[in-house]
Amino acid sequence: KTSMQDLVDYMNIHRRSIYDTFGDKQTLFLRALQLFEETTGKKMEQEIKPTPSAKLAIRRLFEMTVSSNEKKPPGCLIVNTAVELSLHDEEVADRIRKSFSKTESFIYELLVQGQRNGELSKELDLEKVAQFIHNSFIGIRVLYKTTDDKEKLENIIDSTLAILE
Amino acid sequence: KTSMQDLVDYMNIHRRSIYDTFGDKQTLFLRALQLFEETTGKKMEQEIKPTPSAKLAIRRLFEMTVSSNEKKPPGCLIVNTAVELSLHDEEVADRIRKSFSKTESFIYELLVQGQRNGELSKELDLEKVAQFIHNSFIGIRVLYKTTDDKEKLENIIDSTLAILE
DNA sequence: CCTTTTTTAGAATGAACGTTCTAATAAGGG
DNA sequence: CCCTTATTAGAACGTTCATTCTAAAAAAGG
Repeated sequence: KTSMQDLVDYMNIHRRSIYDTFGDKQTLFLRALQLFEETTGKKMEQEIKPTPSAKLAIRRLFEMTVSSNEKKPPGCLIVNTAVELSLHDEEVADRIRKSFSKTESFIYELLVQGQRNGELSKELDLEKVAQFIHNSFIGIRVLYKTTDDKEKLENIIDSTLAILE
Repeated sequence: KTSMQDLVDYMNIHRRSIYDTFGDKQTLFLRALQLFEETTGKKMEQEIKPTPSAKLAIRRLFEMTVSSNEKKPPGCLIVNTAVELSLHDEEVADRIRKSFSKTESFIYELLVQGQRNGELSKELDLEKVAQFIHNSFIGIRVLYKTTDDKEKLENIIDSTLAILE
């Protein structure tokens, strides 16, 4: 629902420059999606990965995503795109699958670290746990768009992490 | 991404009849959303509610939603609408919040039944558990649109239900 | 069978949109 | 300072879309 005119108004740049730089709207969107992936990827590496506790790291991952920010609308471009476009555009669907896979792997690595340092039980099947946590992570990014009930969101995070006990 | 022409072609009915019946496209969409809610609501009452085991009932609820059907595209109109429209249309957002609330309550009732008949521990905070399961339920409806990995989906269902142990 | 209502037919309208075009202006590099 | 490249300006083009219109055909009901 963002028209080229919307972009021209918001970016303070001429329509022609956008076309010269990106070619067309679809390509511009793909580049925006890529930028979003890179930006959130860096945030995850820099702000989450160094966290010593796996549980705390995952909690921070969730909280970073559902933290209100006056400047930004609630929700996540990856999840939005998964829902809106993945059935209609195979190129986009492929990017989304890769992005989901990357996030699930990131969670998996956090869990491995936690298991190595004794925080997590050796009994846990980390691949399955990572899939499960990732699914909760997708859910909360949708739910966050419809509610600002912080207590509910915190509880969902708590309950999700409870699988690690 | 469904044009009026798409609807005319698919419904085998004249454009004018649609406008005479529904007024405009927005109203038609709201009626479709309502029909979807009613249909899934009935299915839940008839096919899920009578299940004697709470765990099995919840499992069936999930499986019903992620079961592949040649005729229908994967995904759920409620979740799609939550993502695509709830930030842009307050009337729709309100309907979605009510629908989410109804589903969460349905899960809660299943849990209460399970606790009553001794299947579930009295220690469980059912309100919180219902919120958590509902969030997983939202997540899996998104994930299902991007993957047909049945094993992964089954594992997520198993892991979600594990909170009841 | 006749009248009223419903449905169909397909064109017309007007707005929104993505994209391109002609010109003019500014920036940058040697 | 000159020449090439980038940027801006805003109109123009062609398409798609939701919606409406005139007119005809079909259905319904007493």
